[in-house]
Amino acid sequence: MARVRISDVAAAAGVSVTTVSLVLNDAPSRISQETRERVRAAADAVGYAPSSLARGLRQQRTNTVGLISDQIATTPYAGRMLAGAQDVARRHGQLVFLVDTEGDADVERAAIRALAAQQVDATIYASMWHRVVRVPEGLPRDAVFLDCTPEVPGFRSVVPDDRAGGAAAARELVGAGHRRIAFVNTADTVDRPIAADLRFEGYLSVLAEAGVAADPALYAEGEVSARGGRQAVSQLLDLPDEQRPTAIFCFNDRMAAGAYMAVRARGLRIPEDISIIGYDDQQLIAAEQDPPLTTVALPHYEMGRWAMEVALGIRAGETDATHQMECPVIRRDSVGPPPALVAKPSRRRTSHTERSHSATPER
Amino acid sequence: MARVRISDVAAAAGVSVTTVSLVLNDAPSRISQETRERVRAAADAVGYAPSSLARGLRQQRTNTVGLISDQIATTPYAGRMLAGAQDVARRHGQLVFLVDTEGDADVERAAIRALAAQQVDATIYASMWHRVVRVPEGLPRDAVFLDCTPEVPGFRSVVPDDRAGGAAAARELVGAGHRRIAFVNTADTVDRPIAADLRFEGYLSVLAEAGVAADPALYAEGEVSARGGRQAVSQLLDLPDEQRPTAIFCFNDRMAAGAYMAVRARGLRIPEDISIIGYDDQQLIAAEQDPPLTTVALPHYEMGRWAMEVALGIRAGETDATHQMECPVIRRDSVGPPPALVAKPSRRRTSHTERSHSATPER
DNA sequence: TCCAGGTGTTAAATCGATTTATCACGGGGA
DNA sequence: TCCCCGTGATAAATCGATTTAACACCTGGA
Repeated sequence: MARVRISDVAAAAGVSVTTVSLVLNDAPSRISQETRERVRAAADAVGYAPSSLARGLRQQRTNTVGLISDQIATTPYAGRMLAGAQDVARRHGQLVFLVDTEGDADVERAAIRALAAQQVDATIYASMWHRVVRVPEGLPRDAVFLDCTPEVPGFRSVVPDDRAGGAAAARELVGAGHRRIAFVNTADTVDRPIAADLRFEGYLSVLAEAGVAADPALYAEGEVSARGGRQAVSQLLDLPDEQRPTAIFCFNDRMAAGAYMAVRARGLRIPEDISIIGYDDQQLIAAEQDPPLTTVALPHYEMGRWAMEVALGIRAGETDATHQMECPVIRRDSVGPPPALVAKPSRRRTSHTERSHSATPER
Repeated sequence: MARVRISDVAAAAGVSVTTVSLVLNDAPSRISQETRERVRAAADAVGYAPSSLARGLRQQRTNTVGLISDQIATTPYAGRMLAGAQDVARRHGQLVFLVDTEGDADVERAAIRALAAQQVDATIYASMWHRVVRVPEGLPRDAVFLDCTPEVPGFRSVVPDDRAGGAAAARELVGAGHRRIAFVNTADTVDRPIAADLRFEGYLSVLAEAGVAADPALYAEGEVSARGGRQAVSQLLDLPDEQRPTAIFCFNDRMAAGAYMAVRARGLRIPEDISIIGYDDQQLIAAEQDPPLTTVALPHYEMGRWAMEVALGIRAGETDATHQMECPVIRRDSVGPPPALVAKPSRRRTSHTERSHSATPER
């Protein structure tokens, strides 16, 4: 069965194609009510669906968005970003072209050309982790950067507020009464994530604000993995008792999982002996630890939404600035008061088992 | 700057648009070599890129593929599927429309209509986990099902061979010398994954083939999560010594992570006292366990490739059958010989630390 | 009777390519 | 000289919509 064209509808309704077009698009015109109904009836009698191609060609507007990303598909993080962007697009009748460049510059160039050839109405350039990216040549000036900051200014972008997130995590620990709070950072030096420094800065600012001196001995680095976290935390636990941290803020959940291992290996308990907080809120890690890991969530879904809304011109206000998005603390069971404050009445802590196991962020 | 049209190239080269079109598309014609070069030079002098819209309209061929999925973006699994599909598409000059329906039937219908309006050349319908799906009305007959089996026959589809995968896992344990091998399954009853039964069948077949009687006591179920796995495995470990399993095959890696917890809680060691094998090869779980988890990989990337290749008509042979794809065992360090076989020479096993930590599937 | 003005509808141009059918020209054979 | 044929290039139709400008008809007032 061949495609149903607008002329078929016109024939069925006994009118011209102009009339059909005007009616179906609710264009301002003087078509009588009776004719309108006849056209509409004919249209769905023959099962008419206008060709987006033809319409796009004529209108120079395609209702499609291009989403270019370095590895969005291969990382567990960024699916949520995609989902957020997708969601907004769908609600506004847009279809999205997804291109995964796998970080290859040639592929990237080709993708940009292909999307231009398709005359996408908007372009989003996404990274799977927060970093500074070179602006690929040929990228439209109105492209929106998602989870990355363009090297040159003048573009709109949305990134997580990792500094505030780092502060929030530290505040969580300070608030629980901790004073000796270690920071376990990534040792990555090439292509180092901005987040590494930002989270650390946030942590430092909260320590300062709480009047706690930052102890260089309470800083450790490791490779971003459970093993790296384990090694780094092992070092920290080797410190003499009075210097040993009572809480550890890990760069991310993978390293936090390693922290669990190191802590367990010493026969210490979480959070009774040591509190741990992670970052990223990776469901498969954080929620599945024993006890479930308190962590800071990256607002991937929200960033995806934001980027698409800006790209489609729905958020009129935000023009060209970089938007920073809040990273909420997800409270689970790995943070408690430091042992000193609890040890006194020997066995009197309220049970920790009944805390929230859900991953719902607080607002 | 307005779009560069083919007529601009024609003007620049001093020829007709027909000539330009024929030259740039390498169409069989009698254009002289000299003219060809002139046209090509003019084309990239003015920076011409043909409009995919116009070309698509004329040719009734768009070089785009629609990929509809229930939640592909929100699950960590399926990113690899997307990557595989994407990869093939890119290599063949196709652009892919990604639509995430979030399982909503209305959204699905709308997506199918929108993709039809865009005149996509091919359609892939993907699920994030292996199951039987209802065929949405309006889906083109030549659509390819990815990681799911359509309720009605006549469609092409690709799924993991979970039966063979289950067998491979069991064989891994039998091969290591185990005889008391437990199976920890999902307790899911609503919308139960086909994989649950298939993996179990595979396991049973290997037991039979090895002459080992299946012991109903060695079957347990739980919710699909670390907690569920932990509870189920705890039960198994409660069995009297001579009946207790020496190896446990878990429905997936999340449950296997729970198994680790249960085993550790008893003060037992992996794999010295108990071997564990998982399924899915979720990097964030399997590779990060201590010791790293031996598991069976779902060939998501390969399935994605296959689906796209079939959709684009690159794989001519495979016409309408369901294709089952091999699930390779990923050997890490959680499987060893049963304690009885090892205990004798007290301390003589070769170190397990130097085994492959890489996730490369063997071929 | 003629024209102005309003109402309902449509013919034709357009978007930017591809593709079919045709044209112009020159050389060689009868 | 005339015709045929091969070579090189192009005019025009087409894909399926939207949109502009115009047409036909009717009513009422001068």
